[in-house]
This record gives sequence, structure tokens and C-alpha cells, in this order.
Amino acid sequence: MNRPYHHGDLKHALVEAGLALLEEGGLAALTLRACAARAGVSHAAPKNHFGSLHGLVTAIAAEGFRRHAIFMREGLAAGAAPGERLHAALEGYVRFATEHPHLFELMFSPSYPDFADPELRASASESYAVLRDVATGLDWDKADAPGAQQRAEMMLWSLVHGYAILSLSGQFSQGGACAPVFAVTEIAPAFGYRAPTAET
Amino acid sequence: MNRPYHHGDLKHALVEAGLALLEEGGLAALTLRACAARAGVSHAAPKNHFGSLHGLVTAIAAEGFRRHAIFMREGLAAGAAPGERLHAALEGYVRFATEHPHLFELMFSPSYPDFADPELRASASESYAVLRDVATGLDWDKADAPGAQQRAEMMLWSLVHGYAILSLSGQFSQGGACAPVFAVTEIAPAFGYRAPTAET
DNA sequence: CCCCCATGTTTACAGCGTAAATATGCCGGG
DNA sequence: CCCGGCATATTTACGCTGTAAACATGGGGG
Repeated sequence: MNRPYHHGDLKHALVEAGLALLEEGGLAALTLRACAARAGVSHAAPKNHFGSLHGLVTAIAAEGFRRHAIFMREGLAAGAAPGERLHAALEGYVRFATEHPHLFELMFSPSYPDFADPELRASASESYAVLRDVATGLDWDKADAPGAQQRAEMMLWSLVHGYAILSLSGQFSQGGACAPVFAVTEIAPAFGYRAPTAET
Repeated sequence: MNRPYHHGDLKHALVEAGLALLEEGGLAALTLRACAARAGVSHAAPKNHFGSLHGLVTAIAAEGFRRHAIFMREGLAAGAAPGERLHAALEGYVRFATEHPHLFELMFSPSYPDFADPELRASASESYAVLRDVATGLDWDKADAPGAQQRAEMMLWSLVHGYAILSLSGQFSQGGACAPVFAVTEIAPAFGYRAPTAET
């Protein structure tokens, strides 16, 4: 209630407003002026916190990556088998993309956020760390080759991300049978990883 | 020279102008008015051919998928071994994304083109057909399982597409070692496919 | 031959990002 | 305690955008 200062913390309020607008109206609705209006300030106020629209978009993307990491970690029980952990993280990855398609699109659009921004890089690698985590301890092919771990991580990320994006743009639903999102978890075992336990 | 009619064929000229603007200035430069100006017509002329900006963007994306298919087919010698064909198609996929990053981004941005458009669907599946082509005759794991072929195609597409997108948004260049684009061809063999011939 | 209609132009309007000038009010030095 | 400075927010203005409606043009079919 107590607006302690001119506003308190805009910046946070603006990011929150942007996320809400994104959910409601997609990328087209994400507008500097609309964010400002939703936060209850004039349309030029954001310029003091984020230099321009790119700054706000970058901050929104950074928050997106944090939430993205949370989605992936949700099903990760501490002592679960590596196969289940992989399964859960991939499921979280795709579920995030499905439930927040516009935010997901923004986070990975090369033109929108500024990927050189330190805060964005930090939260993106926080998300990447989850994938690294579930990727360790799996029996990859040629796991002993130099750089195999990094290649395996890149493969894993590429696969799940490509799947998420292509699903979102409807590319998989044109060949007749519409592939269910869950299929990515079917894909995982065939992908180079052999589950030590029986599949569910 | 002879402007046979009011213009001849705008529509084609507008798409060409849009592609040029995209190359020069990225998504932000792709503007209805700029396309019209470049084609030498007034800014309201495009409305007669494409209803709105989305229509023009969709047509540009459709042309993009045609060129995308051409890139993938470029290294596909008719009688080459399946492994080399796979290699060539993936290399073409990533090379297209690298050489035309803005067009590639536009083609796969869920919000920009209208993926329900028949022309876009046609050219997109033309591009998909190349992947289907190189994916046949490979020794996938569990190739005898029902639906294995479709799953294999989805995996292949997801992997190469995710790799291309993540490279473009610079996600791979933050872990210290910057992964070369060529790595996708290293990835392919480990991905579930066993090359019948020795690797190059 | 002439009229119709597809095509292109003109004009207008609301919304956008950005910039500059202006106002507001908390915070710290005196 | 008071007052000046400065971060924060507002106001105003500008050029650009997409879209719509009214208007002009000219080639091809009845």
C-alpha cells in the first residue's frame, strides 16, 4: 500500500507487467507503453531503469530463464535414478514451452533480448546447469572420447529445444498424426542413452 | 523496363524486397512501408496482394523454406552413401541458418508467419521432405518398432534445428569453448546413426 | 466501344519507441 | 533542522509504423 517512494520498485513491477502482457496477448502485446500503464506509471518512466525496449525485454527473458530452470527442476527428486531425472528435466523443458509459449519464444528469439547482457547470461546458464546436471552420469556413446560430455550436453539441449520450438510452430502437426508433447520422453532413450531401469 | 501494367507483378517484387531488407537490417527492418518503397509503390499497395503484414511475412517465410530446401539439397549427390547424404543435408540446414540468420529466425518464430497458410505449409513440407529423404535407409535404433521412422525423423529435425537456433542465439558460446558450426556433423553419427563407411 | 474491376494512390488516424524539457520528493551534508 | 542535489517520474513532441477508407487509373471482357 505504502508507495514508499515514487513507486517503490518499478523495474520489478515492469518485468511482472511485461510477463503478464506476454501471457495475455503474445509478443505483439508486449509494449513499453502497455507495461508502463499496467505498472501505473507514465510511458516514459521505464527509460530510467531499462534504457530502451531491448533492456526491458532482456530483463523479462532473464526472469523467463529462471522460471524455466524451476520447471525443469520440479520433477527432480534428489535420489531418483539418472533415467528418471533425465525424463523429468526434459518433460519440464517441454512443459514450460507449452505453458508459456510466448515467453519461451521471446527467450530464444535471437533478435529480441540482448544475449550479451550479464544478468541474462547468468540466468540462462542457471537453466543450462540443470541440463548439465541430468546429463552427468548417463552412459553416452563414446563417453570416454575427449569432449564427449560437452557434445552430449549440446546434443541433449539441441534435441529438446528443437523439439519444443518445432512443436510450438506447429511443424509436427502437419504430417497427419499430431505428435503428443510427451513423445520427447520417448525420444530420450533412443537418443543415445540406455535406461538402467525398465521404462515406465 | 516495360512496366506492363500498374506494376507487373508486385507480390513477387514485395517478397524480394522483404528478403533484401531482412538481410540488411534484420527483423526490425522488415517493414510494410519499407518493402513498398523498395518495390517502388506506395505504402498501401501491398494490401491488395497480402491482406496485412502477416500475409507478407508468411509469403517471405514460404520463400525462405524453398531456399532452405535448396541449401539442404545442394550437397546431395544422387548416388552418395546414406551417411554422406545425412551429413550434407544437416550441413546445409545449419549453413542456411548461419548465412541467413534473420530469415531463419522469421521462418521459425511462432508469432510471425501464419503457419496455417497453405502455401507456407507446402513449402515447409518441401523442406521437411529433404530430411525425410536422408533419414530413410539409415540404421536407427529400434528401426523395426512401429512409428520408429517418424520418431527418427522428428529426432533428426529437432536435433539439427535446436542446434541451429541455439547457435544463432549464442547459447553455445557462453561455456568458454565456442562450438564450431561444423560440430553438428560430428554430432550426427553419435546420435543413433552408425556410419557404414569410415568417417571423413 | 465502353464499362467494370483489379490495382495503385492519397489521406487520415491511432499507437508505437524515443528524446528533451520539466516537475517531484527523498537523502545526506551543513 | 534545513536545504540543495539527484534519482525518479511526467509532460510534450517527433517521426515512424500498420491499417482503413476514399479516390484515381487503366487493361480486358462483354
